[in-house]
Amino acid sequence: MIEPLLLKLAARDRVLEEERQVLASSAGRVREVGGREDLVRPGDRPTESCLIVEGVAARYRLFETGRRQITEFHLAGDFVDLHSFLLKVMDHGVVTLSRCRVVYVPHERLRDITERHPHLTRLLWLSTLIDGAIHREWLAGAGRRNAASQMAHLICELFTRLEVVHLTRGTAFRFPVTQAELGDALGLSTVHTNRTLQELRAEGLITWRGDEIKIEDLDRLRAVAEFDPAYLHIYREPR
Amino acid sequence: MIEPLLLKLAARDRVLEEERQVLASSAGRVREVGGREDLVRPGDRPTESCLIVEGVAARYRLFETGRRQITEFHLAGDFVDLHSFLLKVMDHGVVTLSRCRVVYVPHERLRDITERHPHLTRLLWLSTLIDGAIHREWLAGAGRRNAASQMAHLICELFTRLEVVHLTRGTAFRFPVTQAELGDALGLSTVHTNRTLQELRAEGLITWRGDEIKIEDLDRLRAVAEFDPAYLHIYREPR
DNA sequence: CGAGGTCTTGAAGACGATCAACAAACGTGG
DNA sequence: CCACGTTTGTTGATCGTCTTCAAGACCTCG
Repeated sequence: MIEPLLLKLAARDRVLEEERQVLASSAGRVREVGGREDLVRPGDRPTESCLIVEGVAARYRLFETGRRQITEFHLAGDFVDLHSFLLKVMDHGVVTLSRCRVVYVPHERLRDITERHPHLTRLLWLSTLIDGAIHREWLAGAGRRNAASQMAHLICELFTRLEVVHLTRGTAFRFPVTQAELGDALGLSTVHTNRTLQELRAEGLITWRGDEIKIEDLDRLRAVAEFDPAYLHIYREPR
Repeated sequence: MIEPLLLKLAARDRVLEEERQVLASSAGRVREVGGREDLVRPGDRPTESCLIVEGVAARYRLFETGRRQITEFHLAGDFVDLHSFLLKVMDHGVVTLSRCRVVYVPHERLRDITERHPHLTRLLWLSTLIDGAIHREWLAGAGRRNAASQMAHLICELFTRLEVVHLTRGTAFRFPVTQAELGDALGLSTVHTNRTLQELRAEGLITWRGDEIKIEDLDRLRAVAEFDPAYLHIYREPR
């Protein structure tokens, strides 16, 4: 059940068999969630953290005017609200974008891990640091990239992250979001999101039909995006 | 030396005397750094983490074109590159904006803390989670707020964070950055940064002379910013 | 087959960028 | 303590990117 998480962690450091057991035995109830359902809402005080096994979700912040900014996309293996274990009160929400299978890990079990498994604790901490690095990268994009470059960057990021959990086929992958949701992530209007997508398609960089994104020219897409995967910290090293 | 850090942590949870000792004894060399000097550069592999005791610094990401995006301002008490302890290779830089006094904590000492002081580990982890929350809030602003609202939000945030470390006088505080740097943080051009500042001044919301920001109407500034301090998680609670 | 959601297109307008020039403040050396 | 050079702040004009509004095409699913 927690294999995708193990793949993610193992891409950054060795994970001992004992640690795998600890994680596996920490997993509590499993739930199948439909698309567009809240996993956690702003203001919630969860007593368990939610791990995505399958599907796509988004972390978002809502404004009074109804505008929404998605601050991160979450994929299989992402411990989406590990944060709530220490932050206690959610300052943002997490919503599923597609049907998802999620596992809940009670906060008590996470606490046990911090008390008894320092190395595993560091790995979980690391995974939240990588979320932070992703936020920084998006922030840099929002402030200093144009729409096409930002979109290209997002596609490169998704591809790289999905590779880690073995969810790519060649340079193609499934990514079930609407253009409106994509716009909420890039800080663009739906109309401009659509036009930007067309631009990338016209350039022969990608195709995007239904749920399926195919990168047609990875090198040029990376160049347009100024994509450097360093911020994802995908290298095995003692942590 | 590490009092500002203790103030920050103590605003979120009780910090035991023993834990204070551990932190204090982890502090290594102290350094006085001038303004506009790099504390860490992208690509660095630090063996110690840097804590700001006094002054202002900025976390930034550089683009090939020379553009820069500041992703967070760092104040007294901020453990600016605690991240490097687990990320290992820096994916961004940290530069001082004013003269700073900084303390270095060797990674070995941080590792010891994770091995022997679970609660203190959780507090340090928490402080990096709050950095992440700040990133999300900025990202939401960059995507969905206009320039004036973003600027107002930043001022509210700085005020709130500086209160925690006792660096405000009434609604005024020192914040030594140029408008160009401010623009790099908000994702605006220098010219537009200037005009936006004038707008806030003309509205009677703030005055900003030299290094000194004074909030003239906190309620209205908060309203313009849609500022809700929840994301800073300033409440004492067992973590 | 119809209805709601999603995608696409056009036109007008706003917000912020860029370019250029000048004023004010600051710091440094004489 | 003043003179001068450099950095920072300010203003005006023009241009481009992205938003907003509106409407129509397409698609999917009951």
